[in-house]
Amino acid sequence: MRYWTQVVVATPAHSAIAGPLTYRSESPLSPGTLVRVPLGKREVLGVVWKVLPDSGELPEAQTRAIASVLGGLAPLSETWRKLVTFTAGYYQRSLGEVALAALPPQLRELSTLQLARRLKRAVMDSSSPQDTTDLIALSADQTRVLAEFDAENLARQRPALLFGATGSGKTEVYLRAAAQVLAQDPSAQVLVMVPEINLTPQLQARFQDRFAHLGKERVVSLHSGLTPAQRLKSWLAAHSGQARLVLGTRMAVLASLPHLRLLVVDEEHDPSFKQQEGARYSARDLAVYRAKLETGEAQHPHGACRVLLGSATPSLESWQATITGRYQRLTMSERIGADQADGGGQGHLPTVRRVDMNHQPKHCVIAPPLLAAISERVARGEQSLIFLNRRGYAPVLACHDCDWKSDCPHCSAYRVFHKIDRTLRCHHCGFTERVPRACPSCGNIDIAPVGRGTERLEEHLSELLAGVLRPDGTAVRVTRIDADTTRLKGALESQLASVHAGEVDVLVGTQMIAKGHDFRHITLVAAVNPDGALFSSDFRAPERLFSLLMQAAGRAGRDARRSEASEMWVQTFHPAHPLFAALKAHDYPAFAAQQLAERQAAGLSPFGFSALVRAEAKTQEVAQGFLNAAAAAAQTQQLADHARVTPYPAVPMTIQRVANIERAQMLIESPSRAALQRFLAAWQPVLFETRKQSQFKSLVRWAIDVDPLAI
DNA sequence: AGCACGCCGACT
DNA sequence: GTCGGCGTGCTC
Repeated sequence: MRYWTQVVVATPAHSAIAGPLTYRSESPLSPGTLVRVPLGKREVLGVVWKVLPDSGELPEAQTRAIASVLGGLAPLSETWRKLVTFTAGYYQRSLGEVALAALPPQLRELSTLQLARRLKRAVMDSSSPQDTTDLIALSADQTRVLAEFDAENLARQRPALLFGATGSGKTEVYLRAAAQVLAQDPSAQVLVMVPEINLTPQLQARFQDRFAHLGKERVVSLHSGLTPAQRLKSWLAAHSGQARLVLGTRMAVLASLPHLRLLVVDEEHDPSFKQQEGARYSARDLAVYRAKLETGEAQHPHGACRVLLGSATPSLESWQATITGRYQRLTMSERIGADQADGGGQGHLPTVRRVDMNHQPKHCVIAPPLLAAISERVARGEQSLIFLNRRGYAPVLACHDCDWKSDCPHCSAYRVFHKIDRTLRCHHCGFTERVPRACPSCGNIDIAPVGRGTERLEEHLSELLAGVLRPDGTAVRVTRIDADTTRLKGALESQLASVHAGEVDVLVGTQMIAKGHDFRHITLVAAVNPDGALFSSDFRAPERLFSLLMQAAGRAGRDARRSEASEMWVQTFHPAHPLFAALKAHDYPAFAAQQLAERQAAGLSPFGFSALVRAEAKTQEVAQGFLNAAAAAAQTQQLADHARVTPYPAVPMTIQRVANIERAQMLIESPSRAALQRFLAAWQPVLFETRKQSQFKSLVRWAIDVDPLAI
């Protein structure tokens, strides 16, 4: 008997191969089996999708035989294949691209023999059955929230959103929920996703520590920071069911987890859960979908697969879902003192102070009252954290005589002045040059930095605080943490360690220090210039700013003994803005209500749905022309649901040229997610056809971004 | 994406 | 006369 076997292989969305390819096999292979197949002149990894008996319809010459089967590996489950199918369909990518991207890269290179050797090496560990972890007592909030989560388990099994302030103990809730699932069912697996694993080594240690009794091979991590060999090892552990708990970044949502029973998405609002290249999926949204899929598909003896999202400032999409009742809302309002183990009392949220910059000296960077507050902290031996979301010394260098500015020759952006190595660096294409001695345009020596980045702020603060002494009479120490100071491996860790050790009084940095780091001795946090996001054309900018400021505020006063005196300072020209009012009251629900009202009125997410089509070409005309022509063709051809979607004219992207490539985008809106989906699916072939037209020859690439984060 | 084939400039 | 530039085109 001969079988026609449909196999998916890694082919990008814009290649002519969209669906599975048909190969011959002598035996019927189960769907989900990993195989190596000839493709052109090479041999590639593929996944068996479907097997048909010999129908005689396909000419022998058109099919080739499957080269080998990766034995020893269980086929990927039907649930996994359904998840991949959904992801490919929803985000408008090919099946093969999504399926193969979900597998560890090393699996593609390994021969069948090498894999067999690798599998043999993975020895089973012995797990001690006894859980001997000493558990600290839960707060009343934590106990109640876990009970609510459990009660839901018996009833409707909706996704749950854990809404709790920084320091309210969300992590402990995740740990307990995971522990319960793992204890109930000896084969159950739990997936915990975090935005960036590098920023959360503490979390990793905490999970590994708590579940140490399961055996050390049972808790694995899965993220891009791993070496290819480590990643393969973790993936195999997850796929075989040996790993009981997987801690990972967004990529982990597509891992093979045959006994998945609980998905946790920590900091679910974080933009990094949205993949920004290739298949642009939202790992948070897929987590919710996957939980539903796993519940429906598997025959779990212990019930459903649950999903638990958590955040102090949830995404407005998730928050709205708790208002309509689609998600269960679990609220924790009290803040636990960071020293809860010592029986410490409840921590306090910092007092928020708005500095009205309209009433401060002209052009001052740090308002006098803020400077005084920082000085006081230094004198008391306390630490301050100063935020500025712009690295480098100055965002632009300009000539006073002519109108020369430090443009990047390859991008439509300014090159940023980095004083430390006297370079002008483009943050978009990386083009770097030495700072010119004189204006390249008119020869004037008087070229000066305009505006301020973290580097300049650090310098400025050192000058302003020069006379201030620490309690032991030594001079103040100002330091900076941003992408530039942490470029080297381990630099971030060592810099953080020096902050923890109290070797720093004033820490200047970008948003990278707002996330997750548990600074104990910081009693003042200041945002120097957050106004930019208030009137941004990006409708999600206020949401991101609020979240960032709340997170920053959470850095202050984690130590209960000092928390009462801790403060969050915000310098703004718009002190009455509702965003800052909500921040002052630590009132996320009020902020969300105001934002949701605006979005509902404008038909924006979560009340409307959108997709962006981006095009890149040598010229702006070709990029825009391609998009407009494809949209016009959709109209002419009366595509599915074209009447229920609104395509806007193509426009240049905010940074319209990067590395000498012109970029344009087209926004597609619809009040219906399903209508938008059907339209995009029907439109994809039209985009293909349009690209073939000779006037669009110079088009470099195009891609669809469904549910884009920024517009 | 790879990896071909395929036609035009500077080297042994 | 060949080596090689990267422009189109296909992969079951």
